[in-house]
Amino acid sequence: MVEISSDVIRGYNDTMILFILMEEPCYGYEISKRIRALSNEKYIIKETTLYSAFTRMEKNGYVESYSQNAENGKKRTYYKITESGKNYYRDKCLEWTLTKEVVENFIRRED
Amino acid sequence: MVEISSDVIRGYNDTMILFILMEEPCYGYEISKRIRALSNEKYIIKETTLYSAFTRMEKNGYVESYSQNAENGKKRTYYKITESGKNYYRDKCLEWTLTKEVVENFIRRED
DNA sequence: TTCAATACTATGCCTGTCGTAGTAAATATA
DNA sequence: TATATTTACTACGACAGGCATAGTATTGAA
Repeated sequence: MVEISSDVIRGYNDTMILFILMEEPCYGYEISKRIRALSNEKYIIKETTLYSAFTRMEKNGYVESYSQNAENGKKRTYYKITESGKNYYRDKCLEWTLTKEVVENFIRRED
Repeated sequence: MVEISSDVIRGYNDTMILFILMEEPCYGYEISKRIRALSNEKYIIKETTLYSAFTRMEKNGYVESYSQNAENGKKRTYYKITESGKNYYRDKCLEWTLTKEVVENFIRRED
């Protein structure tokens, strides 16, 4: 079974999270489920990776957090993307395109 | 200017090096020039990254090294890919395909 | 009532990348 | 002929993201 290595995905976890936050504010657990779904169950982000990404991105000004009680009464921390975060996300998308172009020159497909 | 971040390429430096070694044994300086050329000058691997990759890959059994004097009399360390290295390279190619599929679900192109 | 799901926080290790620095021979340039 | 550049590395240590492990606490299902 081929698995996604963390070295490859490193640096794109933030992008995945921001992609979801581009739609609407969201909280950790829900984001993790959406990433799993959007990747067709192929990628499951680790909890610690996710929450440390929040901390980092809030420090960098890419997201802002606020507490909100859910219907069930549980407390959740929601994250909202900032303008700076949106720019960062767009840059990462451009970077991805370039990276893909570069890496593909070194990949040999066996047919 | 969009640049390739080391976090993205992390874990694919080995693959790029092995791609070149799939053709024929080669040495550090030449490999670095070939990576630069094959990426259309878009990616320049750092010297320390390159040489530490050799050490790691030799330890993992993906490459073997031997000394050889060049025409100019300079001593060079050549690296040769092993069978295990070839398998590793093939696995990384499959992994790349999967990773690409996953990441692309989170990339929004602006047209 | 016990287990699974929800929703996190804390701590510290691991590993690849990279900055900085240094060595040394060969070749090009002035 | 002196100097700069290219070639061809080695050594060392810092950094940062990912992750394993562990723990807390509430809600809802079996």
